[in-house]
Amino acid sequence: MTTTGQPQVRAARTVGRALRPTTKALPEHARAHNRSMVLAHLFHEGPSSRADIARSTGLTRVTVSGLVGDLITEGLVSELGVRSEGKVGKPATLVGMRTSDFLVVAVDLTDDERILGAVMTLVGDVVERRSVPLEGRVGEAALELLEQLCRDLLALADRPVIGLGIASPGVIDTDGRVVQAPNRGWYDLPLAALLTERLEVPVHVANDANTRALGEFTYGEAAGSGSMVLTIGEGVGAGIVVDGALVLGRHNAAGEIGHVTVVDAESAAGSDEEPAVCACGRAGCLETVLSVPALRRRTSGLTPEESDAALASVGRKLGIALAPVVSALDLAEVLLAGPPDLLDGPLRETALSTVRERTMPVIGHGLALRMAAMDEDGALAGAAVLVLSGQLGVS
Amino acid sequence: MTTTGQPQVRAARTVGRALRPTTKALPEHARAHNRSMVLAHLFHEGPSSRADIARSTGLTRVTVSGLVGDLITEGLVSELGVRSEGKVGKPATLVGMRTSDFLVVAVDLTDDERILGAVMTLVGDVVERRSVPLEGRVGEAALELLEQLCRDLLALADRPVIGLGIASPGVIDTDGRVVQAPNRGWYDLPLAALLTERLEVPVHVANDANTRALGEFTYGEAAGSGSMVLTIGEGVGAGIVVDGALVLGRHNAAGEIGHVTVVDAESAAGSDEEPAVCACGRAGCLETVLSVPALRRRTSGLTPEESDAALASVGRKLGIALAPVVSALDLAEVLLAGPPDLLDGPLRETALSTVRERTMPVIGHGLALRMAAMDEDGALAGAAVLVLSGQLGVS
DNA sequence: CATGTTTGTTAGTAGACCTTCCTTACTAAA
DNA sequence: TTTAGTAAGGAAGGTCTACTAACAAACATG
Repeated sequence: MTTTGQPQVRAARTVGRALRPTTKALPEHARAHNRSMVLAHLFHEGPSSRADIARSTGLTRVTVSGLVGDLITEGLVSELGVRSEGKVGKPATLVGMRTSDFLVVAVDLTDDERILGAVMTLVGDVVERRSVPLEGRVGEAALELLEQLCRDLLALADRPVIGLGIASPGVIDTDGRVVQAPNRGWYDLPLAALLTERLEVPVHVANDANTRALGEFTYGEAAGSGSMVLTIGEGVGAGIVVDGALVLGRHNAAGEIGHVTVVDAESAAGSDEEPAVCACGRAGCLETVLSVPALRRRTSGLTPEESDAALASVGRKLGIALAPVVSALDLAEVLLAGPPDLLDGPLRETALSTVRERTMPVIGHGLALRMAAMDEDGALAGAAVLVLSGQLGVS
Repeated sequence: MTTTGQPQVRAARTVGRALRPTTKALPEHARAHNRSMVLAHLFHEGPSSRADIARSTGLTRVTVSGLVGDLITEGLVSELGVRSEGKVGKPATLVGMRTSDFLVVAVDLTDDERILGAVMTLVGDVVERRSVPLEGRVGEAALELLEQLCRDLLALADRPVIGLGIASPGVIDTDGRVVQAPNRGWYDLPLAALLTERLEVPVHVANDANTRALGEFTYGEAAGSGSMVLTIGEGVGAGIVVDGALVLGRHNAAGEIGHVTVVDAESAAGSDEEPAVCACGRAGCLETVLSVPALRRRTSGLTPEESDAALASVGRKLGIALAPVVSALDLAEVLLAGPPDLLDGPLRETALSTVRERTMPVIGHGLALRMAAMDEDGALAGAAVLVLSGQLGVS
């Protein structure tokens, strides 16, 4: 590159630094990244030879051997003997992640009635399961109950526990601090740091809807290019993944779609439905029609036909709210997590057709709107993934 | 870490690999990253000492000296003498990016009537400006016109040109291939690769709305935590940045919010407005009420009061469509780019109040909805940023 | 004038990956 | 049985990267 003239230098007109990388990169970061790639390969593909891993990652066999050596030293990976399949050349020595020799403890705080907990293997199999009723406890009392459940679960583990993951409702920041969780009476509570210190185990905390999305992406079949997992329970929340990463938002409140107005006072005046008052203090929120209690209330005592019509009506409202989001993010799919008897019928079908008729063909026609693959343990599995991701870099 | 029992290894239940890192990391990548950090610091903060850069980046002075040395050898950076301000210690030698010794060529294809082009310095100052009328040309003819304009602009440059950036309407993939741009009659056209070869200059292409968003983030004041730049012209498009990165979406069609239905046939039946037919073939799209031609049509011949009411009505429709997006992504701000006489009044105010009344307070109240800081050259400036980002890693 | 501070450089060290070459172990064909 | 070919895994040596430690230069201050 050649240059001419005198150097003239000036700052850009303003200080916008939105997309500027802000953290330095060291060679050891590269090492950690590559280590995670090896571990992720073993996690997703199962036992493999070092040469397999080298081909898959693009690293050389030498480098992979070194990384695998480290992992074996740490005990996370072990050799499994020679591959039986007869091919030419020296037979491969399989190595695999010791997914059943370590455990993860996962806790789900989604439910207002009780705290769910489980001891799981690294592949998400539940080994032990416990739950305790909340009985209206909030704030400090709820925290104590949570801590005791965690202690009980840790005591149940007969193998080393690499970490503890918690799925909590509310706004959680990236450090696992609960900014606000009204239902549990928690405000500005450094939950992850607190429990990490008290339990002497690494603790990771994330929003329950985001956690469920994580579970769906790891164990389910959700597409990373653009997906939204809509969790429908006592409330309505969403976890969104675009371009391979969870969306967090400005105050880590992304996905809080339950309190968007979907029933208008004026347009509903003539029709059969009035906007219902919501727990958030406003009226006509998506949650007032789509939450499980609202759906049960709405359909109870109706004939199947009437019930289907009511569900379709809610599906239409959902579709109207989803259409702008699907368009703006060019989503590949929307997954519904919740009771299939309510969701997987007229509601889902009407929501899909509504989104399709309200968006461009290229967006809407490719869209999938289906039930989430994970059952009610989705949030628990996601909490386990939180630990895998945080402790091992696997996800 | 200790282990117990026999190794038992199994693959995860499925092959979900949404969030798995897929590319290896090498030490040289770290070097490139750090180099970009140094360059970005100089670009945004202006001339600085090596020690300043070290403090800002977290790297040591030694490392920064090495990186700056490389950049000086390449000619991108130069020493500017000692800092005049008298402080204790050895006076600092300032180094700065030679932003005026290199040029960027930027082209904006947003307009249906003509192609805009400019030769700019690295800080976005326009040195030369040219435009050519399209006169209805599409497909190959439009491409030839574009290529000729690029050649003319390159010939006008009296300093080395580091690259050429193009803002085009339509769906553009990350390699600068125009997947589809109906207005220009381009389908599956590898525009960046084609022009890079023909013009012998690095060419970068991106969607015009995304480009404008880039310009706004680099030269304007948009927040990287979550912002949307809504470009309102002959069409309506959006560029969205969440968590510091542009949202691309499944088919690189993110931001195509202009064709979301906002006028319903049934609810409008009683009112004064019928859903208008859109260029996309459907009816009631946002574009049919919010595009500049639609707004001009709607307000022409009205009294100021009537005009304000009409604009407020459009603002309300916009607000209804924005509310779910703002909620789902927890956006910090929405910027409007377009004619201020139409947008920066009742339309903007009503849109903002509508979003606020339809979203949670924590989301809506912190939201800013204001005019974009960049003028009509926004897309050009963004196209220049495309080059800075692509060639220098600066953005 | 002595002292302390800040800058930028030199020299040495540790880590990370690469390429090249070697041994081991197997299949396939003469 | 022998020979050739293929593939896995590891060892040696080289390059690149950034760090720490130590130092000289240049200035402000008491």
